Amino acid sequence: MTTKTEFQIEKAAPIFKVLGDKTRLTMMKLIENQTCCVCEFVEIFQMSQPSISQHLRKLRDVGLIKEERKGQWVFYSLNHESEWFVFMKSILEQLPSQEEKLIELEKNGARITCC
Amino acid sequence: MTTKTEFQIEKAAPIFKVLGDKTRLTMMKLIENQTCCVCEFVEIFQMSQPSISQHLRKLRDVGLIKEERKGQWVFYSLNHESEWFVFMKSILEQLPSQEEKLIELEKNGARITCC
DNA sequence: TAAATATATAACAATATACTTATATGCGCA
DNA sequence: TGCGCATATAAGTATATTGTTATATATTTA
Repeated sequence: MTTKTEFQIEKAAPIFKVLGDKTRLTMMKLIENQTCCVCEFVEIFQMSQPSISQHLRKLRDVGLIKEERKGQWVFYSLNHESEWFVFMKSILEQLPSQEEKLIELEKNGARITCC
Repeated sequence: MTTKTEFQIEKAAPIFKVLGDKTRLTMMKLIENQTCCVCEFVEIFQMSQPSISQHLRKLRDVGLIKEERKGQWVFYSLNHESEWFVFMKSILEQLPSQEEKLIELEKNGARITCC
């Protein structure tokens, strides 16, 4: 008998659905090994702040990420408690690093505002 | 140096998108180890034939499945040539078998019409 | 060749998604 | 308390998605 995890299709489909967006998938990769705050995402994706918030909400609604408020800022990170965490990590491992986006931010000094 | 496969995010997101639908994800699981024809899907999902064809087209458009005509019927199966094949198999392994849907069909004699 | 069957495509309607702008909320600090 | 900044939510709009029905195409068989 294996200890293979088994997901219900009804539950798995919505997970794939939220991952099926370039912005959200990139967000997941960005927080693979660190936390990011909303203002960083806004800078990185050059997208309005509400749009970023809405993407983050979708990821949070299915439990893939969690938020942590630090003063004015809200930091997002992978939710290690999610039943999808191990599965998620195995997917993220197969995606190219997005570090350069954060490095670019630091160069522009945009990361210093909140971190 | 590992032989880890790496997917571009721009290419990966559309794959997740097509998998982010209960019907299509179930279709993928159904053809994990066998081929199915359109009329079988119509019976299984109790959905109109055009709707089934459109779902299959989306899976085919991203290269996840391939079709093979046998007489009047068109059979669909996993596309082993897809760069996503190994990845796809690892996902399907984690989903529960949908065999009972095919067994149900046979019981009803609905599978005999084309197979 | 014509009829019957299986599948694909077209056209359309209902709903969902992903942005936008405007506004509300939450926190830190003068 | 009131202002400024960060974030969330609301409302609206354009577009995408998913189903439907009608129709076209392809194949088999009489």
